[in-house]
Amino acid sequence: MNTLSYGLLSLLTKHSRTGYELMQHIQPFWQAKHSQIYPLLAQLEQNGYVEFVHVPQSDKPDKKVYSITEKGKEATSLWIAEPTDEPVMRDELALKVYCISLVDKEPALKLLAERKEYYLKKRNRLHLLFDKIKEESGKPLEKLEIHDSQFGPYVLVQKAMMKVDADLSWCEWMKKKLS
Amino acid sequence: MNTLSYGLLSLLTKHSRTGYELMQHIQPFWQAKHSQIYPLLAQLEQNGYVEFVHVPQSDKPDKKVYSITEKGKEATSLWIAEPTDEPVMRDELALKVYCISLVDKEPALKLLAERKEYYLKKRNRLHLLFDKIKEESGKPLEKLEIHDSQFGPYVLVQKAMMKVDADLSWCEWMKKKLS
DNA sequence: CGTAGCATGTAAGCAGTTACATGATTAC
DNA sequence: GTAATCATGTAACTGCTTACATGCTACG
Repeated sequence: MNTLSYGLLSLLTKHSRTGYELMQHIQPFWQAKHSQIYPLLAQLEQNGYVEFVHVPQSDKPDKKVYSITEKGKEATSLWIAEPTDEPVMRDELALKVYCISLVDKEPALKLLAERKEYYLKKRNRLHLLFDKIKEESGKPLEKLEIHDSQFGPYVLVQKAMMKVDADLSWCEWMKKKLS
Repeated sequence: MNTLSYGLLSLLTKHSRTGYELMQHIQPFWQAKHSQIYPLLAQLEQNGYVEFVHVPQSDKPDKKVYSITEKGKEATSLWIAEPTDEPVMRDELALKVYCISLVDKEPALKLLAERKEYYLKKRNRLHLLFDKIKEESGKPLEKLEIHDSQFGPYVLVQKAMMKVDADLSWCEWMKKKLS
């Protein structure tokens, strides 16, 4: 059981999903390709943490809808209390910025503008997630409390939002520094 | 040539360092173990991007001091202008937070307190980096400009600092939410 | 007397990416 | 027509972590 496996179980505690949906929903918080997720799901199923039903579709390809089992829920609760790995951050831009004095202002500004656009897109996606959570919970976000099912998703998106805002502020700060 | 290899070259544009020092200095921005760095350095040396001198020491183990070559500097400049990989973020805490409604307030607060301590330590280390940069440049940080050697390190530490401050703010926000 | 820091390296294994493989539908 | 979305899977490869290996000095 690696971290991503627990991450998949974590998503499945809210409701059943296909491997494809899991891949999409874990993206903002843990980048994983389908080629990593499908084998892990098969493994989770073999160990009794999840189960699936085969759903044939006519217009789209057939799908497997996975649900978490009791055993899976127990394992997930235990995992939360276990020591947490430190976050891992790998940002090529950071490595480039270290030796930015090698280039002139124009290429440096280009680098920044590209990254700013990436953060703005990410920010938009997070806003959509806020909207979805509001819909699903039927409450204003501020009213959500720990045992509400949507509390976790809400505070997680808030975490991502605060971080992306910090990143955008840095981009603005840098732009001023460079001009 | 992978991203970490360019990262090592990036550090070597400032001054010569040993593999051990490279490992320590790249830590805050790209987590890499010595077992990954040493083979990459050997490879960079074989391809003429870096060279080293063997420095015998009596009290400590002998060391290899690596310097970047002209070829290495050229490659590094070209790399900056190439498309930049999107940042990768893997935070187990984020996955746990998603299903935090499974547990009670106490374990949730414990999780948060542990992470807050981690961020505070990181923040202290970044402050030390600011001090080092100030010393090395001999200027107030705000006076640094793009072609100053210490401009890159300065704005990079600023980036990390703004991010860690956002993370700490989230921890505080969460603590209020949970009490 | 044990632990941390300095300093380098290799080997085995796990995690993650890229590429291969298929195939229908919808939107531009 | 060509790209994107839905949907699953495997194979080969690269990247990264953990463990093995050595050995001296300084600190508590």
